[in-house]
Amino acid sequence: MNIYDIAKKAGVSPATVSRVINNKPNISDRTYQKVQAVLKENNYIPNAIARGLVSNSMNLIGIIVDDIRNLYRSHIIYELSQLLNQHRYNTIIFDFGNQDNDLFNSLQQQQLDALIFIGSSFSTPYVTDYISKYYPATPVMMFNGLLDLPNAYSVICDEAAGMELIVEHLYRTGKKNFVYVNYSENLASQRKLAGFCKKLEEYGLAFDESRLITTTGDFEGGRDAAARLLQYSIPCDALVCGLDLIAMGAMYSLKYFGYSIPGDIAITGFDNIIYGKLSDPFLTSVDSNHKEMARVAIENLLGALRKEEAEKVVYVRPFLFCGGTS
Amino acid sequence: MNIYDIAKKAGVSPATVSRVINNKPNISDRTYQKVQAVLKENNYIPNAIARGLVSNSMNLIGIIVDDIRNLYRSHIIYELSQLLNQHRYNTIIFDFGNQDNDLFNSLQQQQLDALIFIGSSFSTPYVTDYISKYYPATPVMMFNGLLDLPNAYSVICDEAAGMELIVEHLYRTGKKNFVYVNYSENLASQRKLAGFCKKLEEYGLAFDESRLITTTGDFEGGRDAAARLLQYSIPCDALVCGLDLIAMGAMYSLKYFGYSIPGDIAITGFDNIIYGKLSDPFLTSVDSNHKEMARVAIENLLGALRKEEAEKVVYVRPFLFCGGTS
DNA sequence: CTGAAAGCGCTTACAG
DNA sequence: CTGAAAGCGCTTACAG
Repeated sequence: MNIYDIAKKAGVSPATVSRVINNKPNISDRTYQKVQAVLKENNYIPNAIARGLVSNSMNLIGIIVDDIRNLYRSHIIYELSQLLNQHRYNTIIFDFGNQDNDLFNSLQQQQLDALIFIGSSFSTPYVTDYISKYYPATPVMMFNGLLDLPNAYSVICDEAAGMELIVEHLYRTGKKNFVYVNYSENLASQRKLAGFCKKLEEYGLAFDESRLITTTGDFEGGRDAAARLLQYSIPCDALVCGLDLIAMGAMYSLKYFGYSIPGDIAITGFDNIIYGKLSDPFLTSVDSNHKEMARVAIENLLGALRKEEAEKVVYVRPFLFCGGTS
Repeated sequence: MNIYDIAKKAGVSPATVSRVINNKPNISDRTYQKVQAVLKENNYIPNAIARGLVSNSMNLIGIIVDDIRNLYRSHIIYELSQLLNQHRYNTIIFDFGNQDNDLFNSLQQQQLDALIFIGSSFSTPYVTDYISKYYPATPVMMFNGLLDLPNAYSVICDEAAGMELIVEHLYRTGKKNFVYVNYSENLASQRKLAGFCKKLEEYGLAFDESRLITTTGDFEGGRDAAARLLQYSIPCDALVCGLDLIAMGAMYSLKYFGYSIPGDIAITGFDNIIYGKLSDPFLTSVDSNHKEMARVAIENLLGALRKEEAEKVVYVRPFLFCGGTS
């Protein structure tokens, strides 16, 4: 059932049917009613591909992500999708978690109006080359990443500022012996550590390698960090963790060994996601303000799609979520 | 830059360019090389919409879900997407979490080869009507749901069997006083409760309303359940929870009040997701075997797409994950 | 207010 | 082995 069939049944031309479907002006009421009736009667839905061919757009935006199962990332995707939906865009998710699927081959199967990359893992020369070669005119939004290309835009969480908020807060509550738990060497964690160090220096507090614990970015990593903290008897009254999950693991172990939180040791996380709510009191954390980040990202991306000038790189300030673990 | 431009530059017809792009046989090596060179030189990518119009498919499958931020659901989506990718399908996610976006309007913007609904919340007369009206010939897979339509297929976790495994396991460890924590009235939770009751009866164990606690399906709900358990002094040595998150909350509170787990009270969850790993020992739970469910779902959906006979409703047996809380 | 015709960018029989 | 032509299902100037 296509537009010609409808036209025939209604006794009009396909052009007229098209006008009715798209609510174009200058249709006689009589014709309009007649066509509408035939449309309903046949449960007609216009072929989206044919429409897309004319407008050269499927109203589709690709979101490229490393692993959608990560809670923080699924929250970001949710926000981005909802905002795009409000502007009549659909989103197609390319999950690059599994290395053996060819992301770029997959991309080429669709005609995408714009691309959104989530996470700094896509800020690579390979991606830069690929985009400049095959998508030189497609607006690209790097969410928490950078890409040095005329068609690329960024919205980035200012993690350093977030860590400064944490240190400031802990310092004001009288904490002096800071230990930092790191989990990766990616850009985000580097920014976090940098903010942490900067603020410590500002307060004239000591920090060296002996106060830096590096582990995995999960609950186990937190337990591991706590174990090493105790094993090496590192003096510590404030344990600053790079991720909520790490903080939860560390807290779990420290409580087990009889430490009072935050009395003996204050603990903080980063991201302020649900993991930090699986305790009483809640975990003190930095909220990256991902809703605001998503809002800015979509606003700028839509601007770029309308060929307007948009800010190339925006840093969004996170805020402190003050739980009871500090 | 379209296929005509390439054809002109290569001095051949568009048909020949098309043959090269699609690796069709019967091309002279000379022509092939010449066209390939022009293709590379211009970083040509065929227009996916135009291709789609010919084949009447964008190789796109729509996944409709209530809220992608839910950890269990994001895991399911991950599995489904990866499997579909292997078969050259892309997936577009329609998140119906926000009621004020019009799901079905959104659907019609794309030409979808198949639809996958995740969760029993889509097993409604409204969806049935809509599908039978507008997508009578599109294969529809209900993941953990049912839809009585000739083009609809189901893969469902046999939650009742899962709960039976739990009860059997607890009974064998000597537990006698079972309390059940429910969280919803949806089909899945009904099946869970039914399995629980059935097995209890089989063992001749008592169960009545006084041993059923209904609360919310989150960590707070678990804490609430524990509080009520203590407040009403319900005799209990086995607390069976409908979800992992509930179990974690209950465990948190019971530990706080000095109960030994599983010595005094055994605790079990359902879904076997990461929440249950945020403790030591891990939470005993039922693994719905979502990987296997996804495998079967995609296998049957692909079968339906190839117009083969496929099983209409498949129940997948979950298995017990035996942690240390039981 | 309405219709005939061209065009969107491909692919695919068909003919040679 | 290659090309001319038709067709996929719409929309959109253009003409009337």
